[in-house]
Amino acid sequence: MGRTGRRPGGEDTKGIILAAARAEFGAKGYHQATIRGIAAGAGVDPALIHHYFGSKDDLFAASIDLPLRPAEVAETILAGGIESAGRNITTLFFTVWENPATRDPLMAVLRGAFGTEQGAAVLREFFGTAMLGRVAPQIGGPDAELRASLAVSHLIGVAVLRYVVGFPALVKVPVAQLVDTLAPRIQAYFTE
Amino acid sequence: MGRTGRRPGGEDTKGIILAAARAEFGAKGYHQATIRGIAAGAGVDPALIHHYFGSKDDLFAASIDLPLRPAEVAETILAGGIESAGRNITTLFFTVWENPATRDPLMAVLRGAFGTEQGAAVLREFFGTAMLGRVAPQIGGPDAELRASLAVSHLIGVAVLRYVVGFPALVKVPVAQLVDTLAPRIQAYFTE
DNA sequence: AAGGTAATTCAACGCGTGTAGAACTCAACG
DNA sequence: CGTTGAGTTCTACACGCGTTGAATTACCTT
Repeated sequence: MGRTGRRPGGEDTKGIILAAARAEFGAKGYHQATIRGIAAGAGVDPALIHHYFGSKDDLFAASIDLPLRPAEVAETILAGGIESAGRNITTLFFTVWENPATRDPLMAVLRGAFGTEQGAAVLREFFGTAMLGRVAPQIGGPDAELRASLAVSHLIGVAVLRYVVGFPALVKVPVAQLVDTLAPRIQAYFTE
Repeated sequence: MGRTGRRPGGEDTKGIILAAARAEFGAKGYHQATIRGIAAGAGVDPALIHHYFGSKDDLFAASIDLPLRPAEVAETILAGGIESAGRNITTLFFTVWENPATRDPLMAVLRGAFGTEQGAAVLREFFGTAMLGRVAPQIGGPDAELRASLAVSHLIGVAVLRYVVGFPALVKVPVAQLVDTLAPRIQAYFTE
């Protein structure tokens, strides 16, 4: 693979690079991830990444373009009314996180939120429009916004401890039990 | 301040460096923080940091040496029995976070948990001994460990959104109201 | 007053990084 | 079969980083 010039066979090199970028950004965070590392992971020269995506910032932006539309998410959560929203959002949250394919970009977002203002903005915007824009109005009351935010914070806290920090008690618990224990607490923020 | 050699006046330069390091590590995380930046913040030459603390890793280790002893924390939480532990831990948590002096090292730990395995280990160990070792036994039941961990995850989630991500709804709410809304939910994990 | 020791800075090294442009090779199309 | 254009790599630059060893100044002891 040392030779120069175009490769034979029409592979989706751009997609391979993007996948490698998501894995690297997710595993190491924005700053610790390197273009050279991503290139190595994709089996490609670093300059090719630049050719396709431009700067590192642009590649990161492409990496955290979530395959989750806030509108769809809100719809899924609210299917069945506000009384089942707690279980719906909890189930959805961990379904997405436990799926390796969707985990990488989420990890990239979460780690990015800590390293770059851009990443933090993505997180704010996503939960802002999905949760506060669509779910909070269904809760009602003056502190609906606060309660919805606290529900989100709890989910994110579990994700941080389970997937990033590796807190043993939360790592070893099966997803089903985790959802069963957590969902009622989330629900309590919506209807109580 | 351009001259070389020892300075007149017996300032606590080592302490100044440590404070600057905590601020920088807290603001930017381990990797994005630089020795040169910390030195500039302390008004000092980069080499001096090396002279006092050794490598960057060593400086970081010194920075996240929390002024919180797990034993004391557990004692404060459990004063008044398990029935008031929810409010106690919530109040303590935000008292410490809202105090600028203690916020910096906490921020350094939290951001460090995302950037370095060392930081993640600090978080695991602290909450592991303080919460799981001392508080969980007072809860009782087979899933006591899980419930205590979920309580911790909720607090950390709020800290992440309020202090790192800057989630508007959680930033603008006064601490008192935050504690009032949150404490019952934490308590529910302990006694219910 | 003198000598030793701790505090502090200077200057520099080697390394890994993001990025740029030129060179090369394959595929598509006439 | 030749030409064009997209795909891909090579080489190189300039920069900021952590780290080091020597040089310089002030305080402390005797």
